[in-house]
Amino acid sequence: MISFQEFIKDCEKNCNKVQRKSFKKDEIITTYIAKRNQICILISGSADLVRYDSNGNKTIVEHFTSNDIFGEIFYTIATNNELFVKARHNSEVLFFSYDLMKHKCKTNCAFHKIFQDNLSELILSKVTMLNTRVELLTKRSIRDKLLGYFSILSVRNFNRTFSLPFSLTDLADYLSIDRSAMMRELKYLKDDGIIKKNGNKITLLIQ
Amino acid sequence: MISFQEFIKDCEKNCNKVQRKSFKKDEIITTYIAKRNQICILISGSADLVRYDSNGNKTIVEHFTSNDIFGEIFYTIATNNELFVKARHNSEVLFFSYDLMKHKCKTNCAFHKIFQDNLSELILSKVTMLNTRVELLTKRSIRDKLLGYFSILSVRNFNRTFSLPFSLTDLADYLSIDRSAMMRELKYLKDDGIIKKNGNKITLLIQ
DNA sequence: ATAAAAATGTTGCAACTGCAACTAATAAAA
DNA sequence: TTTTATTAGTTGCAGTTGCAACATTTTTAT
Repeated sequence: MISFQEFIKDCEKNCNKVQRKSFKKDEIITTYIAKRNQICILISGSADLVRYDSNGNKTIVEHFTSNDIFGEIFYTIATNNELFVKARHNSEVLFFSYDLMKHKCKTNCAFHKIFQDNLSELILSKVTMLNTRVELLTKRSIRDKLLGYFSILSVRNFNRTFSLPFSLTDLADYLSIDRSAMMRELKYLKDDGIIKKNGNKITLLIQ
Repeated sequence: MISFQEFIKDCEKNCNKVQRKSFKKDEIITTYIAKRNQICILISGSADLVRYDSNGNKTIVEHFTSNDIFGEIFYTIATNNELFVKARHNSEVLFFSYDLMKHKCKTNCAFHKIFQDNLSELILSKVTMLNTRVELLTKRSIRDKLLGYFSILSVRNFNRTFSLPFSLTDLADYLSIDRSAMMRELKYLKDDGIIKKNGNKITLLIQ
């Protein structure tokens, strides 16, 4: 899998069906509109999949970092909600067409072959990410959502102390909760000695 | 894709690496414990992926009907939560090992080939399902969750009137909300003339 | 057929969460 | 460097949701 990820980074050298583009902070990387069956892979930087619903509520549907995969192919747009991916930091992104990659390249290039062999694995990583997301969102209280998310970050970082990947405002949009209510709960968590907070650095003090 | 689904149903004739089993209502189809990389396909019937968290809250993580795919391979178990799939009706299920299916069959059987060719598509259907799930769960109120779910069922059924696939008690566990609060909201929706309800048959009256 | 269990339906009340409206602090732009 | 915009942090209040504790109906088991 690692070797595939390394390989991916050199993909334009391997296949002319792939495009690499750079994005500055806050630029829109792609908008989910038509069914272009686009697949994107984030090479470097970070980005968010953002949705605005009909009530104007913003949701950060997913947060992407290096090697994460996204694109229309993963999202059948049932509603009229606006859906786009926005760069959080300067980012580099690869663009493929799923349909083109699914079928053999005319030139029978090695890239196509390797991509096809690893496609399932790539999509499976997405499934895992989404399951984690569902697990967070099904938690019944703001406190449990926060602690659940902190626990994930703590495990990923091999450390009880970790940085939030985005601002507190965006954290609320990610957990699908009101920002002020979240701030209040963060205070309670501090008061109860469950977390320590210093800017966007959090430390889990229990368990 | 249809032909693949049809093909799948005859799979034991095609490959001895596949098992078909029948389950009675309420039987446990599989438990997500070890990383056996199991993939299951529901041939007939219906089933739920159920999770109990440390607070004893039950969540119906997913609801499966014919041709849906599930299994440990899709779920990296990060927490100690109990996770299992339970038959809602009498069901028939195919079991594969992802690892066995990934690699060529010793006998080079046709089933393996077709399975591999369609694996990505199969997993993509899972991603779509999960995205729909996330969209529901990020809705901010009980009313919006109910209407969002009803809208999905209405579209799937090509009809403003449809049956709920499970009991109201389970619907609450699926939407991750309190049952009595949900019942109250259902009453308000009726009072406001937004839905009509007759047992587990719902009709959307607006839009 | 009858008892037991599960699901539905209801309600008061308390707790939690969202909303609005601020101030303070920090970051970005002119 | 100063202004402007964004983010963080607070709080009162109202509305929503969860909890508990029922009664009623339906389903399942004996």
